Amino acid sequence: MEPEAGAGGARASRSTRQKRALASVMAESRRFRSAQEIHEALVGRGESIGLTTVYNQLRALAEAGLVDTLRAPDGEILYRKCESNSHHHHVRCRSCGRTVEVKGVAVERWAERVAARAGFVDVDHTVEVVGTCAQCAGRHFASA
Amino acid sequence: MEPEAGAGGARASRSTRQKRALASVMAESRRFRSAQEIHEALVGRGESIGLTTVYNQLRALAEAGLVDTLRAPDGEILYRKCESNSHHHHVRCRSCGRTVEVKGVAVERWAERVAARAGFVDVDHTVEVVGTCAQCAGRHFASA
DNA sequence: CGCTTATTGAAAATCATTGCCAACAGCTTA
DNA sequence: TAAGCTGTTGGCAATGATTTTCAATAAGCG
Repeated sequence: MEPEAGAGGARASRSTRQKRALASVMAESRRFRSAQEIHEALVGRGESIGLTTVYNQLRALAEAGLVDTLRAPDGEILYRKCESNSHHHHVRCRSCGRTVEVKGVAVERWAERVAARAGFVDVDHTVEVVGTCAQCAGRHFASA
Repeated sequence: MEPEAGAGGARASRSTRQKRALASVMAESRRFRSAQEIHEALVGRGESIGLTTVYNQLRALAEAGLVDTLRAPDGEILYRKCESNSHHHHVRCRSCGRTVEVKGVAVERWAERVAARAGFVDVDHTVEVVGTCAQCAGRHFASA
């Protein structure tokens, strides 16, 4: 259920210790992490927070568009704080997981164009670019 | 483990009733289906085949690049027979699930470019375009 | 302060997918 | 055609992320 503004007025969202802690931990890292990892980070920092709460909040934040989500190859959902409000995509290192945000005006237009050509409207898209970052590539050469 | 061509020679892949049935069912539809749906189709057609086998084979086919895979929003893996060997992407209708294959030379280049700019090598990418197809859009207007 | 209700979170439930492994069946060779 | 080797099958248990349940807790309001 979505909190809807009924006759009685919009229900307020409450500020809790857990929400604040989560927001804080999310702000600390630029990398995509699983709910479990985020929970561990919270606990390791001394916070007392349930895994369920982390899941609930992350989902809520994702629905609100405040965090980006991503599917790991094994299906896990990865979360990361969204820094820019504008539409963007990610380039992720398959080795170390580091991600870089990139603008993609070109893809936006491409997606719009091919979809329109196929008769689709109200188009949305998902783009994921994975590669090996410079550092990892170098490390790889050294050991190979 | 991958079947590797060792000193004893490459191990042959055997043609079984199940593999043939699966291939046949996969060839029947152009739409992405879950392993469970595919299994149901097989059973409903009178074939006797285990769900585990369907999973195994689909995974093998996917790894061999003979079927395209896709993640449903809820994490399920969807499979579809790959028709063209060349790299391509999909435009999918969020309402009826119909998919259209599109070439994407423009995106390929874009992905390569932005990744390279960020210092990444050995770049790969995933693109998903979703929209509402002409038919569904029309139906929507009619009922709204 | 007291009340309403959003939020929390432990535990159980869900469910797609994988692991296990003994029985089975292609294919090859005798 | 028969025997053997080994790829394949498939029922069932295991895995593990995510969701649901729901009673206890606590934020924010008057």
